[in-house]
Amino acid sequence: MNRATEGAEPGEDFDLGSFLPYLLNQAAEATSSSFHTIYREAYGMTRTQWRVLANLGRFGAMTARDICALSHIEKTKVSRAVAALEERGFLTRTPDSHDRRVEILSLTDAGRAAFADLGRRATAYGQALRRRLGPEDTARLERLLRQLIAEGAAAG
Amino acid sequence: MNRATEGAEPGEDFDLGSFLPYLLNQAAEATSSSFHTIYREAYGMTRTQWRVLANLGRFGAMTARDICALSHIEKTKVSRAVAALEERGFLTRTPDSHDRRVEILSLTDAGRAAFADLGRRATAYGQALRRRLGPEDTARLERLLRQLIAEGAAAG
DNA sequence: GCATTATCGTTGCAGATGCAATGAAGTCAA
DNA sequence: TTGACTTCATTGCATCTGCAACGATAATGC
Repeated sequence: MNRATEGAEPGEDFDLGSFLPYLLNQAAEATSSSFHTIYREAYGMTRTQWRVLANLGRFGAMTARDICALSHIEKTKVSRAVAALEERGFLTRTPDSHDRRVEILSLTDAGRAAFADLGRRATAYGQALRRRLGPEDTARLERLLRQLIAEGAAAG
Repeated sequence: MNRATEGAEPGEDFDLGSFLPYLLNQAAEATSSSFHTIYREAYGMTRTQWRVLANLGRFGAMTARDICALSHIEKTKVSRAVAALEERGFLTRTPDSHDRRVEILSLTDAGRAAFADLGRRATAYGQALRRRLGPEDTARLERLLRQLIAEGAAAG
């Protein structure tokens, strides 16, 4: 199967190693995986559950729709993560008097404690990453990632 | 864990919006999702299948183990993607005369055609992303992502 | 040689995910 | 009011995934 047959095949100029979605996925996986074991072993949480908890812990009570908009997590993932977190006693639902379609999601004491614990560990983990990159590169990386996130949402 | 110290909630200093794994996941998702629909609708491929195909198309025939090392995809994902790609006629397996545990994976004509087609579209898609960031920022981003990928593999 | 250990790839199984379809509630206009 | 349409959230189902366990082969040490 030697494709060394010179004859410039179409697509041969596609440089996978510089394909941004591919690099971003690898970097996301590389930086997420070791922290993943932390919340999995300590609280049996999935990545989605941790992210939902983190949004509620960081930004306070809100609806599932708000979490979707804020985090860009798909609504069915959010729905199931919320159900799991509720069942484990990490959050409660409160009806919204103005819109009976939605419920306000708030962390319980246990949820806040879990967020406090994981937040501390996440801060330490994130600082270790930042130290490896250095402050300037960290700031650049954050800016570029936010740009991609914002434009990605806009450009679909 | 009783940190009922009035105002200051525990973990409040954890800044989710600056947590690099979170930003990387969002950026990866934002930049991958629209291209995902392309290979899904055109070839019914999953993301893993596309990535395995892309590695074989870009770097030539190799074993499943090589794909794992190159792409940091887990071996069971690779194994199943290879099985699916083989069943759909995109690749073939050839025994390795020196190591009977492994098989050399090579793209078929159909596999190369699919890679050529998707490679063209990926190139166009990647260039659109680069144009939005500009050449300098694109180069910076690539460098930083490669750094995270390499160190993530080293540091766990 | 022989036993032990490591590597490659696959599979079983439980759980997570994506997508389409659904139900429930809100909005708007005639 | 009615009806058409939109939005929020959940669920059914098929598929994908992660992890541990396994069989087969290779490498290592005695």
